[in-house]
Amino acid sequence: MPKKATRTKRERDPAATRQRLIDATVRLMVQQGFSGTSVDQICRDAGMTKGGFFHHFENKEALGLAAVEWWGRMGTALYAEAWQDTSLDPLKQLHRMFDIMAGFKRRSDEAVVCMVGMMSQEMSATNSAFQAACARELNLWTENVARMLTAAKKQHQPKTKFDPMQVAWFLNSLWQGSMLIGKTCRSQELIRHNLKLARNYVDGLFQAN
Amino acid sequence: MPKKATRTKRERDPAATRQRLIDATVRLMVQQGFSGTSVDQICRDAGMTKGGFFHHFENKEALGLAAVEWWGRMGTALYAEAWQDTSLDPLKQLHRMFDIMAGFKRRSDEAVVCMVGMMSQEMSATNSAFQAACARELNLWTENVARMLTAAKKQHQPKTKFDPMQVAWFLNSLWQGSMLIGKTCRSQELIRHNLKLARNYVDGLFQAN
DNA sequence: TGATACATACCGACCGGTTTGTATGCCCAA
DNA sequence: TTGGGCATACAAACCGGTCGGTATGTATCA
Repeated sequence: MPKKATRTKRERDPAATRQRLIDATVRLMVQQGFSGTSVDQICRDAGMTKGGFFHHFENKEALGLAAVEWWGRMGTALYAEAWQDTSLDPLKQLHRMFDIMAGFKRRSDEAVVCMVGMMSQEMSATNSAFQAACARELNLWTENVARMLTAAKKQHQPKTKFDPMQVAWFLNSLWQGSMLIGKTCRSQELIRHNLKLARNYVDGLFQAN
Repeated sequence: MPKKATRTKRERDPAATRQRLIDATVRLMVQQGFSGTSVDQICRDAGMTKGGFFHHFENKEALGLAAVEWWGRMGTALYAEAWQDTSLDPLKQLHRMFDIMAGFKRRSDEAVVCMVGMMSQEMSATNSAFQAACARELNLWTENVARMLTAAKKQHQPKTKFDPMQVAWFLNSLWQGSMLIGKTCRSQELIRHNLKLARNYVDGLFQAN
């Protein structure tokens, strides 16, 4: 009997391995930041060794950038339900987005955080690659919100003049700041309140219908 | 001949030395974060050696906490003009505060940043001393703003019901997020716009007079 | 078909340099 | 002369990154 073909098959799946490294990176860096997380630690967490790691990524920075990019893609996917349903009244789209954001709370002991916001604070002043990557993600979010606001202006009477892009940046800033403070003050209630006020603010831009 | 009454001396001034260390820490950590800044670097920047440093501070963490505290005191002093002039209409106090915030822009190549916000993002998930210190500073700001909002409610007809504390947290979040995004997107214009919208928001809470 | 050659995935020891922190002693003011 | 302010020298751990090697999959061709 010839050797069984493919016994047990040693899980040789580079794409999955790469993703495991990214997952571990996100998990750790969202807690400890970039400088606070070592490559050894990431490897341990991903069940991988340093040698293997450097086969997949040129250096630690490349991994960090990949993690930021992945975070952005994941975020976009989470918002997709609200952003992409163009059949919906744009104001309702925004409402749904706020609901999604309010639902981000995970286990009660875990803060709602944004890796992009964290990397922004830690890295963007000294590392222009991170700065650019984070700026790209922040822009993406803002442009989506601005698009909905612009659409809303066409369907509803704005109560006063406003620039959708400016308001979108306003909301993005509020959101990033909410997560920052919510984490530090250990209050997810704060985030909910801020989201409620933001929702009222957006509604207040338009005539009551 | 007794020694000349000590002049030219080698500036033996421990309080000033300590402050030099704190100044250097703020300068560096506001750029590179806590983990990204080494004690050696701080000592070099402060014109001091490691031995001297550890005479003044128990460890790096203690220095970081002292720097956060100092940042808070400095901030409070900067806002004092707006916060402490109780003869002023509280709404005018808030306006003056927004003006102060808008004036924080330094040289055009330097972003407006907040050390408390940065340390919040980097440290508060893993280091409870930092978390507590940052939370304290954030609370202080919020309470001052809430105080003015409460006073404003008494002197002006609020257009709708609102909780001063909630609105104050809203404004604090917006402010922290504005600095975060302003830094990463390299736009101080964004901060100005956000402050203008915030000002309008606050004004909108009250009846036009 | 199956031997050979090569490419890819991964391992783990190791390197030079940097990190925080300590041990110790000099110097100057009171 | 004594003690606090500061410098020098050093320790021990840790860092990002390299390197030689091995295991595994795939293309090639007799």
